[in-house]
Amino acid sequence: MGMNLAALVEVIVTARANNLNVSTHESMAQRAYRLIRADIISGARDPGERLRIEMLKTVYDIGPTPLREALQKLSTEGLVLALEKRGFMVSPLDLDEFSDLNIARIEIEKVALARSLALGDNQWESRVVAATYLMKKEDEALLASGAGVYDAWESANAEFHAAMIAACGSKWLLQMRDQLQDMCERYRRSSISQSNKKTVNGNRDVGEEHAAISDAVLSRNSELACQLTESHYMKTLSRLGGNPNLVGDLQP
Amino acid sequence: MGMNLAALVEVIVTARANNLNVSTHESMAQRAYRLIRADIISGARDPGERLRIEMLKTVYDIGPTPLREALQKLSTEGLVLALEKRGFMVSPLDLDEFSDLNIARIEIEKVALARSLALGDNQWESRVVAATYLMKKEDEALLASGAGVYDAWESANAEFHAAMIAACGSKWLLQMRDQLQDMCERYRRSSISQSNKKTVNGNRDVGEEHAAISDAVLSRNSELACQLTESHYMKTLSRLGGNPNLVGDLQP
DNA sequence: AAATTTCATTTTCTCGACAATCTCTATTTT
DNA sequence: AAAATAGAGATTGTCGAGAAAATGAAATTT
Repeated sequence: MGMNLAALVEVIVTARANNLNVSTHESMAQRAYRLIRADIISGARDPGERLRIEMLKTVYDIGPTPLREALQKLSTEGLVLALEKRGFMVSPLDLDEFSDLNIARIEIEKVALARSLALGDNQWESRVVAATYLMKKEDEALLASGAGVYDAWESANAEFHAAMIAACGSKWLLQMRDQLQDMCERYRRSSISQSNKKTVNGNRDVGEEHAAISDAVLSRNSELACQLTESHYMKTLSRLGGNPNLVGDLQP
Repeated sequence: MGMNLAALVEVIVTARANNLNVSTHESMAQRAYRLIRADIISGARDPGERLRIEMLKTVYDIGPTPLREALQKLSTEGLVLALEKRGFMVSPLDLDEFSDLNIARIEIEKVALARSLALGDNQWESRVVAATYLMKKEDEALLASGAGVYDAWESANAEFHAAMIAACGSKWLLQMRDQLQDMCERYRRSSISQSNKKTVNGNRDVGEEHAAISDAVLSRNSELACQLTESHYMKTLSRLGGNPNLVGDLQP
């Protein structure tokens, strides 16, 4: 290998750091990408906001070159808009765009779900059971508190939906879904900051919805699982004022 | 508007240039992105090849900063791999990866096709008819010549498949599909340069396949159109030695 | 007065330079 | 002889500077 001891230790340290999603020697460009991305998705940066290099330089304490690299990556994803000779801006929010995104997100999720139900093994089932258990606890906590959404609920929710489709057999299908999910997330967050947190979930019993989805998934009822997942996501869309007609089932 | 005459002329010139997909004042970063991307997809750059900045600088006559921006964008797409403190390389080709990509590509294409058939109007139908007409001519020319694939055939083929799903109603669904398509294209091209051009299409009558797809689409037979499209793409996969078991229909 | 032009300021995009890190070969050690 | 080390050379990732272009406000023309 031609690898000395110091290098080996480095490999081990880095491997452990990667497990925690915190690279020890993260490049400035990576760092800029991660931070700006999080700020855009969380809503800390407003849609339509110009992203001037000088401003970003002082805020993140990162030079112009890595900042530009990060912004270019984000523009490929669609979170940032590159404006030929006019710099970058946070992509504006647009309800038609949201409907469009949701169509893609829901359709891809349904495909992945159907595949996952057809291909999933026992280990996958156990992940689903674990995620369902945690989700139930968090849904109950949410209902009991009557307050806004906790970080713990967010991550349980993310894992819940990720677990269902994990066995779909295509890394790329999951990646496409994740990308669209992140874009949608930004719309969801913006609606939370606008509206009163207590009314975020309206009259929905999200716990009920999650339980139904989990049951359908574990009983391998593909048709039902897809339908429930679709309406689950659709409720978010219509709450934000999107046009549900563009999405719904095509063969009634 | 505060816009002088020179600026107005500029706008008009730029608008016309955009129609031709050749921006007049394309930035170096954009240029680098476009050129390197084309070279990777066409196979002009080998999979696994290291992309050293100094080398790229001399080849494309572009400075290091725009080159790095382009490589970062390409790494987001998956065509390039970024190797923490070790620069960039062209993503290696891997048959399992190709199967994975194909699953995603075919599943998304089927979803888009079903939506397109359900939503398409007369104008869409006319686009399908036009694309089918051109495709037939090119397929016949291909069969008659017995030679390799022409650029004209390539673009007719691209438009043929694009037309079918154009009415799916989601820009994002189409974009996801395009991205996966480009990734798959690299695999297809690499197989052409390896094998004899005359045997590229094996015993397939691609013209027949295209005609059948077009018929199913125009008669709005969603089930059949999806099935034909799937097997159409699957034939490419199996010709390249991919594992077809990973893809096929899940409910036999 | 409204529209156009001018011009100073701001901002983007690109380049060359440099420190930190990696790579590869030759040498030393076990 | 095989493995570890050391060091020269090459490469990456980052910064600051500067040319080119956009922006916005004041001056000019219609």
